[in-house]
Amino acid sequence: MELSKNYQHIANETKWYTHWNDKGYFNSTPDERPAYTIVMPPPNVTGILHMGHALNNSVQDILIRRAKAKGFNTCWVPGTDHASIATEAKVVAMLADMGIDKNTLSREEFLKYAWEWKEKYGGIILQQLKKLGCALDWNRTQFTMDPAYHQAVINVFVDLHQKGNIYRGAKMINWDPQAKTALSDEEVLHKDTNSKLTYLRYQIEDSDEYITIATVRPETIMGDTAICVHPEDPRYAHLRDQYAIVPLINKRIPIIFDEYIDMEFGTGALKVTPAHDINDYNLGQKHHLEVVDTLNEDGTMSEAAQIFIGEDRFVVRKKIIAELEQAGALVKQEDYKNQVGVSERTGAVVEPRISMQWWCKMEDMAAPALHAVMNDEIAFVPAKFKNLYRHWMSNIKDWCVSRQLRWGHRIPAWYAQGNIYVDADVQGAFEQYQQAFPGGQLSDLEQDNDVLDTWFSAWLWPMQVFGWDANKENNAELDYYYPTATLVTAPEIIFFWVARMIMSGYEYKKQQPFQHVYFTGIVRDKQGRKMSKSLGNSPDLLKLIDDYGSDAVRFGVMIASPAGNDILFDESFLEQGRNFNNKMWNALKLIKMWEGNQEADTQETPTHFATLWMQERIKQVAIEIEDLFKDFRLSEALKTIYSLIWDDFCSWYLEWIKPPFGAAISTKTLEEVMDIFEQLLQQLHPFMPFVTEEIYHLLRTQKEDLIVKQLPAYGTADKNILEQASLLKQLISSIRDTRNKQQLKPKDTIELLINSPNEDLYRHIGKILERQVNAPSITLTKEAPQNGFALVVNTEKVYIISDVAVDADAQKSKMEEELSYLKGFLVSVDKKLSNERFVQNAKPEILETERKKKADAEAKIKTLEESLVNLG
RNA sequence: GGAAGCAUAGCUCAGCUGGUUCAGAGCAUCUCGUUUACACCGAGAGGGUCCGCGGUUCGAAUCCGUGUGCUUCCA
Repeated sequence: MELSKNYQHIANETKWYTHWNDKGYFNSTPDERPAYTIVMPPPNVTGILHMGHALNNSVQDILIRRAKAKGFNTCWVPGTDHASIATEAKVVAMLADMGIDKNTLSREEFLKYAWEWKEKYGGIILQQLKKLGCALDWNRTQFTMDPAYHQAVINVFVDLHQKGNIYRGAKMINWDPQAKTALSDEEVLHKDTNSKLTYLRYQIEDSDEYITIATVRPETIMGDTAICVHPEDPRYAHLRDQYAIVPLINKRIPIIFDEYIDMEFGTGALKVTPAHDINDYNLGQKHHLEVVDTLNEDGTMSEAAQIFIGEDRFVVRKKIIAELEQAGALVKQEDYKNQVGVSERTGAVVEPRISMQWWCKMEDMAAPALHAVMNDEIAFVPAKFKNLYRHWMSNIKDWCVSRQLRWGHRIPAWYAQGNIYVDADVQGAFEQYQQAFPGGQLSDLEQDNDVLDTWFSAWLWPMQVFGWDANKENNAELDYYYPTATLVTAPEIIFFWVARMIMSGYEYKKQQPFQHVYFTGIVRDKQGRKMSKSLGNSPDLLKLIDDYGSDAVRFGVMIASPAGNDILFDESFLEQGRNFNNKMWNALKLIKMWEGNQEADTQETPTHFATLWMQERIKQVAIEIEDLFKDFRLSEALKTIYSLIWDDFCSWYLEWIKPPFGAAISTKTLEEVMDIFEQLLQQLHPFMPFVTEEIYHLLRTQKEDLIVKQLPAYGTADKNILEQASLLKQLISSIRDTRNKQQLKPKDTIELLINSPNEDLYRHIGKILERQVNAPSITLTKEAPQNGFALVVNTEKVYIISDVAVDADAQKSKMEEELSYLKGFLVSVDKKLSNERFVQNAKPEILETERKKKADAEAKIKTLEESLVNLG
C-alpha cells in the first residue's frame, strides 16, 4: 500500500471513532474489574464547543483511556444541563424574533416552545465532543430535566424541607431586572465602573442647616428612611435626635448614629435606603427603619417612589439631577470609580432587592464537606485550591434556591388559605391540605410559580446519573460506579458546583462523590484575556479540528497546561501537534519501506545495541509516566512521551538501525522495531488517540485495537546500557559538532581514533558510531596521532583525521575553556565534600553523587590535560 | 477594603519533596544540509544576575520575610 506523503487526519478520525463506538469500547457495565468512573461536567444544553471544553474533555479522555489500558472498567458519563437562565434567555429571544412576548404566554405554552427549542438546538455540543475523540458511554447520556432526574431533584427538595433545611423567607437578594429573577451571590459579577458621586444636601428639620451626603445612586433617595453618621464624628454630634427632609418628596427621616460609617468617605454622612442596598438593609434592621421599595421588578420606579413612576432607574438617575439642582439640593458631582454587580447571564445591573424566596441552609452540610477536602479524602489537584475552598466553606451563607423562571424544576410547594404544603406531588400536598382543612378542594391549591436554581439539580449529578433517588434503595450500578474517580472542572465553578456536589454526596450517600478533583486552567487568548463570546476572541474549535486534526488540538491544549494553570492559547501549539503526527507518520513510512527489503539474519546485527538501549529507555520512561499520571502531571507526561518518540526513537534509534542504502534489514530487527513502535504508540494513545490507532494498525496486522490493549508491566531499566547510550550520543554529537565547525561536508569521511578506558564498549557501539559520523572505521589506540583534531568526551580521547587543515589554536582554546570550567567545578565540589557539615547533613545518595561528580570531573580533567600536552 | 496566585532564554511556558548530569521545552534567531522516512525535516550553535532586597541553610530558581509589577477571587 502506498502511504501518503503526510498524515491525513480527516478520514481517520471519523473512521476510528465510528469503529470504537460500534465495537462498544465506550460502554460500561459493572463486572469484576475495578471501576474507573468520571462524570462529565454537563455543558449547558445551549452550549457549543469552545476551547475550555476542549481542554476539560481532553483531560477526562486521557484519564479514561489510560485507565482502560491499566485494566479498569472505565465509565465516562455524558450529559447536558438544562441551564435555567441561559436557556430561558435564548427561548425568550427566539420568541421575540417571532414577535411573541413571553408574558402573553401561559406557563404551558412557554414550556412547549422551550422544549421544542431544546430538541432542535440543544445538545449540539455532545455531537461535537465526538469530534474530539471522547470515549464517552453514550448509552448513559443524561439531561438534568429527564423524568427520573426531575423526580430525584424534587425528592431532595422535599426531604431537605422535612429536615428543616429548606425554608421560605424574605431577605435581600440579588435581583436581575432583565430576567426578572433572583440570583445567588455566585451569579453576580462585580465590574469596575465609571460612576458619578453625587453630593446632595438635605435640610435639617426646623432649621436653616443642611446635611450633605454623597451617593452614587441619587434615584433612590425616595427610598431613604434615615441618614446615618458616625457617633464620634464631631461635625454631626449636634444632630442627635434631629430629622432631615428628603428633597423633592419632602419626607421626614431620622438622623441615626452608627459605627458602621466611614468618617473619611464622602462627607461622613450616609443616606440609608434599606430596600436597595444590603448594608443599608442591615443597618435598617438594626435601627428598626422603615423599608420603602421604590423599584418595580423590571427596574422602573414604583408607586412608592411618588415621582418618576414607571420610568427606568437609569433614566431617572439622569433626570433627577436636574430636578435636584432646581430644588437647590445638588451640591456637586464628581467622577468616581466603583464596582457594580451585574448578572452573570444577562449582563443587567443587579438590584439588591428584598424578596420572598426559598432558601437552603448550608451550615450543617458544609461541615463534613469541608473536612473531607481538608484531610484529602477528596484530593484537590493542585492542592492550592484547598485554601479558596476552605475560605468559602467557612463563611458559607444560606443558598437562595428559587428562581423566577419557567424553564427548570418547578418548586414542589402549593399554597392554599395562607398555608404552604411541600410535597413531591400535588396529591401529597392535597392530603396535607385536607388534614389542615378537611373541607378543602384540590382546586384551592396553587403551585409555586418559581423553579429551582439550576445548581440545585446539578449538585446531584454524580449520584443521579447512576439512578440515585432519595426515595429509592441504592442500586447495583450506583454501588459499583460511585464514588467516582476524578472530577475534572474549572476553578470558576468550585462553589457553584464542586462544593455543592460534595455536600450532597455526604448528605445522601455518606460518601465522597469523587476521589480527586482536577482543576484545569482557564484558556486565554494570546493577550491573556479570557476567551468569551462578547470579546469574540475564541477560535472556532471545529475549524481548528478540521485544519489541524483532533489529535493536534488535544496535543495543543495539553502540552502547556499543568493542572490549575491558565493556558495562553497559541496556534503554534497546534502546529507542533500536527508536526508530531507527521513525524510519526513518516517513521511508519520508513519502517514499511524496510519491510519490503528484509532478510533473515541468524547472527546478531552490529547495531543490536540500539535495540537493547531503546528497550531499556522505554522501561525507564514507562515508570516516569506512571509516576506523572499518579500526580496528574499530564502535560509533563505528554512532553515526556513526545520527546521519547521524536528524539529517542526517531532521531537516534531509527537512525542507528537504519540499514545502509540499498541494504536489507534483518527480519529480527524489523520485528523489534515494530514491537518498540507499538509500545510507544500505546503510551501516547490516551493523548492522541486517532493517529496512534491508525499507525498501530498500518504497522502490522493486529489482533486487537490499541484503545483496549493492556499496558504491560515494565521492570526497571538497566542503568549501564542507558549510560553507555548516553556516552554514544555524546560522542556522536561532539564529533558532528567538530565536523560542522571544520566545515566538513556530510559526504566527507573522517578517520577516527579513540583512546578509551572502555575499549570493550566499542564492540557494541562502534558500528553505530561509525555510521553516524561518517567514519569508515574506528581505530582504538593508546597513542595520540600527529595530525588529528583532538576532542575529549567524558574520558574518551577522540582524534579526528580529515583532509581539512586542523586549526590547532581553536581546538586548544576550546579545550582550555572546558578545562577551566571543570577545574572551577571541581573546586566547588571539593569545597562541599571537605565541608564537615555537608558530609554530616546531606543524604547518603546526595553524597554519593557528589563523590561521583568529583571522580568524573577529575577523570575528565586528566584526559583533557593529556590531550593538551599532546597538542603542544 | 480582605484573600490568593504568578514573576525563569526574544515570545509562550515546564521545573514534584532545597543538592550544576535542572537552569529545560516549543516557537523565534544563527550556521550547515535536500545520501529516498519526514523542509509539517535533519545536523549543530548562540541566548537567562531564575523580578529587587533581606533571611533560614553546609547548600536556594526551589523555603521564609519584604518591596515592586501583573492576574484572579471575595466584600
